[in-house]
Amino acid sequence: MHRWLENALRGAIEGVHVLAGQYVAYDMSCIIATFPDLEELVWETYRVGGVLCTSIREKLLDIAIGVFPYPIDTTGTKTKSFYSLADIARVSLGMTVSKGEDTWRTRYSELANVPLGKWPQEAIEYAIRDAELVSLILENQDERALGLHYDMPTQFDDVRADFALRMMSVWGIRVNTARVSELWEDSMSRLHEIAEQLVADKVAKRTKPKDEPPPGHMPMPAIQRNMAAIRELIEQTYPGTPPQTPGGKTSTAAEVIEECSDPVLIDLVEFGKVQKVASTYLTKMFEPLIHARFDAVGGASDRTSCRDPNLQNQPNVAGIRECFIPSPGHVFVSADFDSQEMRTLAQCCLDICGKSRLAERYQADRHFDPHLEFAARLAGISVEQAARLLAEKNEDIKALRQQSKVCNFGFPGGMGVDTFVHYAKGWGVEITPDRAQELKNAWFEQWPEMYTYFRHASNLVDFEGMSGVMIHPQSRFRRGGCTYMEISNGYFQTLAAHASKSAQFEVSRRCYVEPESALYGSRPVVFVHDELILEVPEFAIHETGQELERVMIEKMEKWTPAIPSSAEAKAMRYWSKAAERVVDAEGRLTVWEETS
DNA sequence: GGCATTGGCGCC
DNA sequence: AAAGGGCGCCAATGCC
Repeated sequence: MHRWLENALRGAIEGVHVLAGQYVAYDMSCIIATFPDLEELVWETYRVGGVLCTSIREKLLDIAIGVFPYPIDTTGTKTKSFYSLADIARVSLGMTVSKGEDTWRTRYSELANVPLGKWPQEAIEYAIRDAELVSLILENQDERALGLHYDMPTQFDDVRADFALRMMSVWGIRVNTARVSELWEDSMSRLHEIAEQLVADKVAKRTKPKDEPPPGHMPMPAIQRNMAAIRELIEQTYPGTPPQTPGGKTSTAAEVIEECSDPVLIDLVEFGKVQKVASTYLTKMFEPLIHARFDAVGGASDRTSCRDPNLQNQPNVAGIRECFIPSPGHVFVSADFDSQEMRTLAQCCLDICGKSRLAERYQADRHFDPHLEFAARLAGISVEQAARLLAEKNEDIKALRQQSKVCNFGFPGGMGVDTFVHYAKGWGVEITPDRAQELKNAWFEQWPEMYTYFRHASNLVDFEGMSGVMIHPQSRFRRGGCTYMEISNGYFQTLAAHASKSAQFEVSRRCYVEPESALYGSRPVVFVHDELILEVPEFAIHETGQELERVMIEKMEKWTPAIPSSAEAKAMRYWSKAAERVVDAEGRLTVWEETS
């Protein structure tokens, strides 16, 4: 087995063949677990592009024609597919394949020490059929790709990311469970207090408990909200007519409720917030080592996703992130791309419009701050003056920079003025619709290329009727069935996704199998779109941080060749959004310590 | 009781 | 002409 695998890997590295499978990252991680001496060969096979994954290819094809994640099967029915081998066989080949637990799929460990000659016939047949299916699907995918004139150019990058993310998942991330317990108990006492009040106020009733509490801990109060009563209360106390949901019902969003200033409703909002944190996040954190699962092609934009639990949407407040800790003897070193989507937008504008002021500004200064530059325009002062005021912590320029930032985040996606007012509120920026219009006008003057950018997006949609096809100028990644806004967003979001994934793979590769690298021996533990967190031996913080920045920038600039990039490393003893970059007197990266 | 949808909210 | 997008997960609710 070992010899056969070694030859298979070497053959793929030499280009004699490629290795293909359904979710190959799983198989490859198992190979490494079983034969650690093959690890270098596995990484090298990925590096040279010797691996194909039917699941990823299927997603890319579905994205290209705009049906992801609900493909149309061979009978013409729109189905929800999870891109398992059985799903793909059913949807694309029209074959019925059982994937239940009654099959051998998950039972081969029973045969670990059984010689092949003594394997049950069904176990052998299942394995052979599995390989045959992969082969049939590959062929079918090639035919469909040919029909689209689309060779899935990002598939190797996606497959590499899939593997690196799988390795991250296997490694896991550690949790300070004592701290989780404290947070849980605090939350539960508060929830019980509010629950009692809500029941007395008749906006909720007691129900039977649903889930077992974590062992040795207080249970979650078992109540059910009376949404009809709550909507009625909102309608009575909201100043004016309360906003409605698309379904036509009165919105019960926290933002709406806060306008009511009714004590019962305020309790309800607090209950909701505490309950959300406890049930969504804390319940998953009683394990000392968590293996969240990442999906390399989680969305139609080629972004990743994460689940069980989702480490990509951990709350910034409430001390949740702070429960994640490195292995003993290690610290976290994290780095994120500076204004990643502004830079990918600049590259896209250059590619699509031919000219971009945003691009020119980045080309003039790698550390260009697009938010400050636009704030200076809004203030009617020079950028130098604005920078000086900001350094002096001038409140006016800080507020304008915040407004500017919201513009730069919202408007590139095609956001309208009314939505912008609402969106800005979420960023703590209160503005009138008139001011929003003023900002939007000024924003177009700031980045004049955006007129052309939006016209291009609009043309793509109009020519096709209701939906358009986005073909990325840098990657040739194709996404069909797009609305105007999906295209406006898609260009820069997708390019950022490509860049982050490439960086994530290369950083991981060096961590695992590149002894010459300062990253060697460190382990990636979290990936959050534009941010990478590693656990690093405490003595190696500075060198690791430096190389992490270098590799991220180098990989990013492969996707934004006309735009310089920037990434900054920080070191911390636990995951925290509050952490800052700290350097000692010699300019060496050191651990941030909280000073409260 | 199980399943799917809606509304809402956490993050980038 | 005008139009934020991308996720995962939870509670409530509607449907079978």
